[in-house]
Amino acid sequence: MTDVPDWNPDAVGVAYVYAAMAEHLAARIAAGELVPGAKLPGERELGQQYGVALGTVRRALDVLRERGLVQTLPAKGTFIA
Amino acid sequence: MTDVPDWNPDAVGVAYVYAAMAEHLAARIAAGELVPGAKLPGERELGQQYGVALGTVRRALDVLRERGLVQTLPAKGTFIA
DNA sequence: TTTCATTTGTTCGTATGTATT
DNA sequence: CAATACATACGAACAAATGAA
Repeated sequence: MTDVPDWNPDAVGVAYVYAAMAEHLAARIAAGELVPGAKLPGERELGQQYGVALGTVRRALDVLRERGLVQTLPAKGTFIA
Repeated sequence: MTDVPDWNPDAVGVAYVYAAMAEHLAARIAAGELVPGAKLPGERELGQQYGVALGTVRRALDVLRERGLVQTLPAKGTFIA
């Protein structure tokens, strides 16, 4: 099991930034880098780290939430499921 | 005074979606379904309800704004005038 | 109780790219 | 070529909830 490659929104074949971001986070979860119960950085902080806007972060998290990979609690944060 | 017919962007004689949407909203206001002071759903939510894109919603609202039927406040919403 | 910082939630404003007519 | 329409994306501001001081 290797580490998840660094984030690169310009990778070939990437259709949308939010989808690529969701995949990247999903890979980090699958790789065990992000463990159940762990709290992700805030949405705006995540946006800084990934170099994307708030709306894009939220879309990516929407995807992960639908997959049951994360859970978001208002005013608390988003946690690995 | 009957209710405003359901929204149908495919109606005969409709030139443009944004114009038809503006007419539909104007009819709802005229019918009293939307009363002065009432807040419309957000632009994106309106887009969902009408099955149109954000740009189309904004064009429709532009028409109503020019007619003085609605007023839009940044980061607040659009309200019936 | 009040205040404050943190975080998610919501909304308008704007820009870009693609497809269609 | 121009206008319409769609989807994505970034930015900015405001609002509400939570918890700690």
